[in-house]
Amino acid sequence: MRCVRRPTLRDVAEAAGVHAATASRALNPATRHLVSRETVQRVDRIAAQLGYRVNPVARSLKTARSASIGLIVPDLMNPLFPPIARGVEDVLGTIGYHAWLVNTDGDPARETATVEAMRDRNVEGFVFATARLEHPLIDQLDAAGVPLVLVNRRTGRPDIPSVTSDDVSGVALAARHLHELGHRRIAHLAGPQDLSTGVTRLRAFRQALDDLGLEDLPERIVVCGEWSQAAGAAAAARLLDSGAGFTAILAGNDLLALGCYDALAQRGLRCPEDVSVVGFNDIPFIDRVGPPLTSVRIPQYEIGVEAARLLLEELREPGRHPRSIVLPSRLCVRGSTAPPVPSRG
Amino acid sequence: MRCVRRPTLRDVAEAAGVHAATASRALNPATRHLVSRETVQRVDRIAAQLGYRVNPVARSLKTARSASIGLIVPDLMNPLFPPIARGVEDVLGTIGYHAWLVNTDGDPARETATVEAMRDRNVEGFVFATARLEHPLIDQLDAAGVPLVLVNRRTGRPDIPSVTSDDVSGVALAARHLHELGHRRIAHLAGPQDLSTGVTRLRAFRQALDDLGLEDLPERIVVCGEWSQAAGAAAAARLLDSGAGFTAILAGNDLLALGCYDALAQRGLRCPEDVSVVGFNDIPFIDRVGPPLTSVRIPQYEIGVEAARLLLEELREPGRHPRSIVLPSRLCVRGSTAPPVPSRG
DNA sequence: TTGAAAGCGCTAACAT
DNA sequence: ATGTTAGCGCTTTCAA
Repeated sequence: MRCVRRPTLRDVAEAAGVHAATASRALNPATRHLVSRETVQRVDRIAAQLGYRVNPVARSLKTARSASIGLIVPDLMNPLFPPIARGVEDVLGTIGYHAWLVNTDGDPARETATVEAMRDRNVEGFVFATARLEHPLIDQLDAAGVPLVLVNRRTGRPDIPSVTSDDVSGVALAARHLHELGHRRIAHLAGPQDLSTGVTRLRAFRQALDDLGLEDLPERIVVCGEWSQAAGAAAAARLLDSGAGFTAILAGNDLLALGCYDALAQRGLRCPEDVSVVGFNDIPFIDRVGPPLTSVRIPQYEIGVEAARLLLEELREPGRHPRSIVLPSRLCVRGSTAPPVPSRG
Repeated sequence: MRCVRRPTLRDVAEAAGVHAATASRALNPATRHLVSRETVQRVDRIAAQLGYRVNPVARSLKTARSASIGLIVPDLMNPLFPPIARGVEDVLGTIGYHAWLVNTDGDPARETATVEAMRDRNVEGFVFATARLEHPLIDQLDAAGVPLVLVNRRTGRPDIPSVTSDDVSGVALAARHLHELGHRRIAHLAGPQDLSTGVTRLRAFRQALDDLGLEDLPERIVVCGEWSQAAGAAAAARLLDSGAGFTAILAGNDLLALGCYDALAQRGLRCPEDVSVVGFNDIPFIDRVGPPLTSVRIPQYEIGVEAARLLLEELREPGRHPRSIVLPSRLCVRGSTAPPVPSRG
C-alpha cells in the first residue's frame, strides 16, 4: 500500500531521492530555476504520481501569505453586491487566488472583527464595499501598508484606491431624462450622508437642477438613513405629505425607488401618471419590476473585475502605482416613457 | 517599546511566568479547566494586555481544524442563494465559525477543485447547494466521513443530510390555486431532470393534476436544461407554438416564470388574461415584478439556518444522528387574481 | 545545484 | 496543575 495518509513534501522528496528543500524548490514555480532540469522533472513526476498537493496551511504559516484576499460587503442580499463579488472572484480565480467574502451589515464592530480574523489568516489584501466617508479602520489599514481597494463607495480620502461608477454623470443623465419628459419640479431621495454615494449623488442632483435651470428647493430633498426600501418608502411618504409640489422623484438608488413605489401605491398614486420615479444602480431584476423603472446602470460586475485587478497589481508591486478607476454609467430607460406634460411645468 | 511584532503565545507565557503549554491551556476554553484559577486569570489578563490573539494558521496546522466550513453554491447571482448563504453565515457566526463561499456555476470540475482547495485548508464540513441526483463527489465525501449537508437540492441518496423545502406540497398548492381560478388545462415548465428539484416538482405536478382530476398530457410539459430566464423563455415559446392548448403555466421556478413572461410578451399575449403563470421559490424582489407573479415561497434563509445547525451538530458528534429536514412551503398569491373563466375549462 | 538546520506558532501526549 | 518535548508541513537562510 502506498497512501495510508496524504503525501507530504517529505514523501515526495524521499521517493525522488532528494532533500525536502530541493523538492520544495522544484515544485515551486518561483524557485524552480534553482534546481537542475532533471531533478525538477523527477520531482514533478513523483509528485503527480503520489497525488501530492502542497499544504496551504503549512505554507501560510511559514510565509505569512495565503493566496487569498478579503471581500467585505454590507449585505449579500442587496442585489448590487453579488455581481461585484463575482467580478472579484472571477479575476482572482484566474491566478489561483481566493476571495473570502463576509457580510458586515455596515456594522463597524463586525467589520473590525472580520478584518482582524482575516488578517490573522494572512489574507493578502482587501476589497471593501463598505467604505464610509469617515473610516478609521480603512485609514489604519492603508497606513499599515495593507493592500486594499474600495468598490462602489469611497472614503473621504482621495488617495485610497477605488473603483466606482461615474455617479455625477449618472445623476445628470437621469435628471436630464426627467427634464426631457417635461418634468420641471423634481425631488430627490438622497442616500446616507456618511457615504460617498449618498453625498455625491445629492450634490450631483443639485448641480443637475442648476444646469437644467430648475429650481433647487430644500423641501424637495429628503435624506434617507439607509439604502433600503423601508427608508425609501418613509422618505417618499414625507415628501408626498409635505406638499413639496413635484412631479418626479430621482431616487438615490433602486431600493429607495422601490420604496417610493410603495409610498405611492399606498396613497393610490400611479406611476408614472402621477409621479415619475427613476432609480440608480440598475440592480439585477430591476428591469422586471412593475411599473417599469428607469435606472442608471452602473457596471457592477466590471467594478468587481477592475477592483480585483487593481488589488493584484498592488500585491505584485506594493506601493507602486496606487490609483482609482471611475467606470461610466448609463441610463436604462424603461416603460412607456410618459409624454411631456406641459401642465406639470 | 513593547510591541515590535505581534505577540505570540510564548510572549504571553513568558510575561505570565508560565510555560507556553500552560498559557495555551489557559487561553483555550476547552482546556481551561486543566489550569488553576489564578493562572488562568493571570494569563488572560496578560494576553488582553498584550493584545494577544491566537494565530489560527498555526493552530490549524497543528490541529487540522479551522473553525470554518465550505459553502458551495452554483451562482450567487441567482437570488435564491444569498438568503441561504446568510442563514448559514449567521448561525456559524454565533459560535465563531466562518463560511467560505464559492460559486461553481454547476461545473463539476470547478466543484472538485473547490472542494480540494477547501479540504486542503482544513474546512471542517460542507454545505452544498449544488447537489445533482448523481453526485460522485458528494458520495465520496460522505463515504470519507466528511460532515456535509445539502441545501435546496438533494442527491439520489436519501441518507445524506439535507435541508429542503416541501416541494410536493408547494406544487400542489400552486396547482390547486390555478384550479380554483378556473384553469383546467395547465402546462408545466420542468427544471433539469438531473436535479432533485426538477424531478420532484415535475412528479408533484403530475400528481397534482391527477388529484384535481385534470388531464395530464405530455405535450403540456417541457423540460428545461437549466434554471434560467433564457431556458424558461425558450421552453415557453415551444409550449406556445406547439398548440398544446393550455390556459396556465406552472413554472418550476421563478426564473423560468420570468422567461415565460418574456415569451408571452414577445407574442403579444397578456398575463394573466391570456395565460396565467405561477412561479416557485419566491425569490427576493419577485414580489415586485410586473405583472405580479404568484409564487410558492420556500423559507430560504431558514434553509440556511437549519443547514448550519445540522452541520454543527454533525461536527460536534460525528455520525451521531444524520438527518434531513423538510421545511414547509406556502403560496404567495399576487396580482388581481383573475376570476374563474369557465370558458377556459 | 543540493543539503542541513532552523523555525513559522501552536497543541497534545507524556511526564512530573 | 504544570512543564517537557515533539511535531503539524512547509520555506528559507546558510553552508557545502
